[in-house]
Amino acid sequence: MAQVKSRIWIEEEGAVFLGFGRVALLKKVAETQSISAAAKALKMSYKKAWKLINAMNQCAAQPVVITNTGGKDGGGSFVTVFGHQKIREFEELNTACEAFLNQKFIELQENQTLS
Amino acid sequence: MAQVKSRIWIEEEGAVFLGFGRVALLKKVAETQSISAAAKALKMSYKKAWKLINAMNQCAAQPVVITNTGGKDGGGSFVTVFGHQKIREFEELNTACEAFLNQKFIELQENQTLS
DNA sequence: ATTCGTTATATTCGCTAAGACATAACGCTC
DNA sequence: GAGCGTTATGTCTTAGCGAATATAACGAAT
Repeated sequence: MAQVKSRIWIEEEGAVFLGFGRVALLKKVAETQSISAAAKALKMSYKKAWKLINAMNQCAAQPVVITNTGGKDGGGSFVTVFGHQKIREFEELNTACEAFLNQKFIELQENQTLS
Repeated sequence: MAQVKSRIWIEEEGAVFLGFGRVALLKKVAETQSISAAAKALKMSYKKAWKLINAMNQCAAQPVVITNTGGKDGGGSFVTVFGHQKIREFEELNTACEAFLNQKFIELQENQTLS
């Protein structure tokens, strides 16, 4: 059975801002309040997670994650309101895209069998 | 300025059948009537081109490219009617997807400034 | 001041995927 | 049958990316 797949991402000034992995990471950070915990949960290295978050913070108008280093539990991180907004935006766009594609794909195949 | 980007591809039984590079390759093969010429034009190795075409032929119900080895000019290849159909199908799906995404993205940003 | 867990960052290592290279087969032409 | 250009396929090397490792900084708590 044939099916369409897709990947979408959002660019800011030509640089990747949000993509699949990044959104998943953001959500885990929001959940765990920690970059290292999120990285562990997603089975990626802390460094990779940090790089991704840093890249996002760099190219967005406002930071999506704010970090606190040192302190009570060694620090921690949280997703900003702006970040949460972007997550929602991305997911809405993505689900809409997938629905659209599946619909369009079915239409195409129907037209084909008619011809 | 922010913008959405996307990549779509079509799978057959879980294996990638058509994607961006593959469609570009198919079009070049149709144009040049040769795998090696198409590969050269797209600056990829003959082997890579051959592998891609082989993969497409394997997972599709019908072959998308038919090859002739040996003969007058050493052989050659051409894209089948089925192949041309799939190219059109993919491109239609892709342009529709891009248009949809851009539209949806603009809507999202408008809603955001209102809130 | 020492300990602790986290953020922050450089460096080294290993593996895989891509490319380069090599070779064979094929069949028409001459 | 020799030559040619293309398809077909194996091997070997290389380059780039991610993982692992190492280390520093930070600041609250005790």
